[in-house]
Amino acid sequence: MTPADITGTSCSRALDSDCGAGVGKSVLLGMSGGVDSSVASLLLRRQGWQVRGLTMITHDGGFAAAEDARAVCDTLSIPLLVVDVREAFRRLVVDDFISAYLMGLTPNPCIRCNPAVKFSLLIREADRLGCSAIATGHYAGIRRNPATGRLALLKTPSGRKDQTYFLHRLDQSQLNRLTFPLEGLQKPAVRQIAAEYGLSGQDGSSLAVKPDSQDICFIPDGNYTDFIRRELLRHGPSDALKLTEPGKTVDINGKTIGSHQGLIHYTVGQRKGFQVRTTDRLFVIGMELSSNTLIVGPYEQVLKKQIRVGEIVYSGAESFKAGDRLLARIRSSAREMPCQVEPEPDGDLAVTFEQPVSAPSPGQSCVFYDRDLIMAGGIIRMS
RNA sequence: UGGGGUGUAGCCAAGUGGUAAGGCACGGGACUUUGACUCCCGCACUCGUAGGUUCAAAUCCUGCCACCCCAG
Repeated sequence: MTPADITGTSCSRALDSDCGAGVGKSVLLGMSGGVDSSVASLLLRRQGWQVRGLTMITHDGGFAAAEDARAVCDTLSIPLLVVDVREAFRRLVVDDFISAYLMGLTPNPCIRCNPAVKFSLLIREADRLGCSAIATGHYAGIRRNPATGRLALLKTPSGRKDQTYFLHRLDQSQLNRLTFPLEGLQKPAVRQIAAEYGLSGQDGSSLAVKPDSQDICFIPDGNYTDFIRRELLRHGPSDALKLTEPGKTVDINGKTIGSHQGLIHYTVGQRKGFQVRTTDRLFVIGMELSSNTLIVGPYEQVLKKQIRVGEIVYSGAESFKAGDRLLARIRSSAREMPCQVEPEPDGDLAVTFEQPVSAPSPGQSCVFYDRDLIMAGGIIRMS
C-alpha cells in the first residue's frame, strides 16, 4: 500500500468505505500517542474496521503521551479509552525488573509487559466493549504455522524494523485476536503517511517527526541504576543495597585487577564502566553476588556455544524434540543464529549454537525462529 | 640528604635516538520501544623541571624537584 492510497481525493471515501478486512467488525487499538499506532488507526479504518482506541497509563510520566493519543483520536473521531494500569504495571513489570537485577540478571521489561499488561488489558477491554479484534502499531505479522495449526508471529524481512522479539511471549489466545496494520510497512512510509495526513500531537507538533520511543518507559531519565537504588532505599535498609555499591573486579583466574561501581550497573558482554588496570579491552563475563565481585576477561571469554533457556512460551511450535534445528536470536538487534535445541526434563531448553554467540546475557530473551515464524522463546538462564 | 627505584593525558600504560601505541574515563554522532554490543568522530604541538650532546631527544648526559623502597 502506498500513502497515496489513503490520502488525496480517494482518501475520505476509502476511509469509511465498506470494503476491506474489517467491514462490520470493531477493533480495539492500543494507542501510545506515537506515530506508529496513530498511523495504524488510519490503516484500520481504511480496511473497514470500526476503530476504538485504548491508551494505558503505566507510570506517573505517562499522561503526556495519552494527550497525544487523545489529539489523534479527536482528529479522526475515534473514541479513546484511557486506563490507569499503574498498579498492575508496578506489580507485574517494575517489581520483576528490580528483583531480576538483584539476582544478577539483565531483565527486559518490555517483553514482560507485553503479554502480562499491555495485551491482556487489550483483550479484557475488547471483551468488555464487544470488539472482536485487538491491534497495535508494532512492526510484525501473524501467520498460522501449517505444520502445527498454531499461530506464530511473522518476522519482518531482514534489514527492516522488526519487533517480533519483544512480542514473543504472547500466547495463542492473544495472537488469535490480534492484527498488525503496519505489517509490511517500513518506518519511513509510516512517517510519510502521518505527514501527508497531517497527524499532530496535543501541542500541535507533527507526529511524523516525533522521535521513536526508547529507553525504559518508566525511567524517563534513563538512569536505571539510580531508579533501583531509590526503590530499595524507599523500603529501608536491606542486603540488596550491597549490589548498588562498589566492589572488586577480577579476571577469570580470580586475580583482583580493579574495581566496579555496583553489580547492578553491569551485564554480561559489557565493556565499559569498570575501573581496571590494563591495556586490553575487557568485557564482563560474569559476576558473583555473594562477594560483590565482577568478573571480566578478553572478548574470547564472552563467546558461548551453549546456553540454557527457561520459561519457554511456545508459539508456532507445540514443543521441541532433541536435535531440532532452529534459528535463535539472543538480543533484539541481533541476527538469528543456527542452533540445535534439546528439551530438558524441567521444561528448559539446552541450546547449542553452530558458531559461538557473543555474550548471551542471563535475563534477556532467546527467541527461536523457523524461517520467518517464531516457534518459541524463553529467558536465558544463569550459566 | 647513604643506597636503590620511579616520574608520559583525569586514570592505567607502550615507547631506550628519528618525529607520542593501546585501554578506561570524557565529549559528539549513528544504531535502539530493555540492558548491552557495535560503528564513526574528537580527546598530550608533547613526555616532572632546567640546561647540555645531536641533523634529530620521551629516549643519551648533568643539575634541580616530587614520590616510593631499603638502610642508619
